[in-house]
Amino acid sequence: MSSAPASPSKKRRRVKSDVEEPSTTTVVTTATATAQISTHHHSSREKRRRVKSNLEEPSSTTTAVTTATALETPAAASTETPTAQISTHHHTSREEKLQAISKLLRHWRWTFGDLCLAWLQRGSGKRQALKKKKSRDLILALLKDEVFFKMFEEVEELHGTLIDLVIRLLRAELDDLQRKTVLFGSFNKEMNFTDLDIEKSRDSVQQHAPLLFQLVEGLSQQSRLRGNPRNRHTGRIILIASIFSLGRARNTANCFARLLGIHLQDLGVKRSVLSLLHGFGIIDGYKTINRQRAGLAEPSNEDSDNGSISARADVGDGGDEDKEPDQDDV
DNA sequence: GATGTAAGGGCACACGGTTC
DNA sequence: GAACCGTGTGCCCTTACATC
Repeated sequence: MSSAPASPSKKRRRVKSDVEEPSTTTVVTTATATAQISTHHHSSREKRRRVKSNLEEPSSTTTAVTTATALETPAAASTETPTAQISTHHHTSREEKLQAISKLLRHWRWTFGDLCLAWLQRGSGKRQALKKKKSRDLILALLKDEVFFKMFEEVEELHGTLIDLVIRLLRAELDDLQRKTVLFGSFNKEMNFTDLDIEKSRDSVQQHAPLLFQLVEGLSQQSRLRGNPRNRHTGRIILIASIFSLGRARNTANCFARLLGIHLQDLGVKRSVLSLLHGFGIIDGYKTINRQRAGLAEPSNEDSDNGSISARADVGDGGDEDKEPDQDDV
């Protein structure tokens, strides 16, 4: 095997040494593999299929041979192709590399999307992890580009897909919040609304639902910032998280809503107001609150007999849920 | 998917305060 | 004092949810 042409791996190493940037190396390798295709006038789909099949077998010697042959095809050899330009110039600037790649794409009648697709497909098959990494790098790089970012605003087809993604992430966060915090879980009759620590609850939302937190903070940011905002409405995120949670799981994520409802009724808020707030999804229904209060009246006597247990207002991690109520948490 | 439970909705009735 | 209005409560049925 020593007389065989340079193996693909050696060839890749050599190309890499010629072109310093890894991404450009990939382009050159891809470009080399596709040079032969452009000479055979296949359809675009066929081209990509063949490119993919070539790229998926980087270790086969045939690939190396055909690649080398491709560079010697009449079409490629007739004029100096952009491929040759890249591989023969040892020290090219970034701009020159981009121009050479641009020439290549025009030469093959490829779009930038075709190039990206071929680049991503190099990681398919046995190398899904690589493909994921490439996809992530590509998306992150594109999102940093202002023009591309603006495209997200303009292309309506993208909005629904992005919203679906955000909803999935937010629902997962709400699920996390429900499982790992007391305040956003099922109602705990040992808790009292007046003992809630708003700041601590807010931190808890930030910890377990960072995307929701970021979303609410971003959307509710003052339209005209003048120095430090005077009123930060720290409880806003708690109420919004509670509304979402109650909508998701009214039986098992109703703690805050019910505490608030009971508290408002204790303050003398009338049925019509409670019903109105219930209509907005802020608190439980009037009847539910009444039932709960009736239920609370009986056990509260038992509690007083057993020694008063202070209300739990900690909304910390789920690990705290098993511990005995601690007054320090209030 | 079946099942038990809790919550919600609709309705009716009683009670108290206000208005005419 | 009658009529009206708002509130509180109870009953029954349906629906939604959690659990197995």
